[in-house]
Amino acid sequence: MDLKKINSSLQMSSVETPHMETISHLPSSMDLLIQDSPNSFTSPRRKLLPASIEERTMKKEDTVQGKKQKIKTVFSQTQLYVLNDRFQRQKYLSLQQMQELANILKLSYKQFKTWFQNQRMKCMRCQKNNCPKNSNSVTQNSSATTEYTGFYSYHWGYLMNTFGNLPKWRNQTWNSQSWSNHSWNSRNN
DNA sequence: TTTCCATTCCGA
DNA sequence: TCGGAATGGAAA
Repeated sequence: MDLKKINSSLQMSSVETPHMETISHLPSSMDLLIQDSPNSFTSPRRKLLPASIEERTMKKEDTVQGKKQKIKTVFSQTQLYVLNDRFQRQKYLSLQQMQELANILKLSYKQFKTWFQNQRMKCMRCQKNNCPKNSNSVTQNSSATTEYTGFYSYHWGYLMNTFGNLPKWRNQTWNSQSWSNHSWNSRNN
C-alpha cells in the first residue's frame, strides 16, 4: 500500500473537514485507496460507494418493496486496526474524539459511534461467555500494521493533541463511566 | 443528547 | 449461514 497516497489523502481530509456529523461528500479517497488495497478485500465491492450516497440510500423512509434497505459497510483493514487499537485503550470516547477520529478514518460519526457500540456489546457478550479475550477481527495484520504505523506517525501530533492529552471532555461520558478507575469488567459483575 | 439492548438484514 | 453494521426503542 502506498503510504504516500494515504498520507496525502489524509492530509487533505484532515484539512478540509467542512462538516463533522456525517461523511465527506467526496468520493472518500482514503476509503478507495485503502479498501482497494490488495491486502484488504480484493473483490469489487459496491460498498465503495461514497458514504453520502450510502446515507441517502438508506434513509429511514427508503424502502425496497416495503423492506428496509440497509447498506452494510465493510471497513478496511486499516480502519479496523485503528478502531480496534483505540477501543482497546478506551472503550468510551467523547463526542469530539469520535468526530475527529471518524474524520481521520473517513468514516461518519454515526458509523464510528455504531462501531464502538457494537464492539462494546461484542466485548460484553464475549466476557459473559468467557470467550478467550481479544477476539478482534483485525489483530496483527502486517500490512494493516504498516499502514497504521504510517497513518499514526503522520497524524501523531494531531492524535496526541486530540486524544493523548485528553483535551476538554465535552461531555460526562468518560467521567461518569470512570473508565480510568474501574475495569471494563466491573460493569458486568 | 448519550447509552444499552434486541433486532434486522446485508455481504462474504 | 454467519458475522457484524445499522436501526429503533427505552432509560438515564
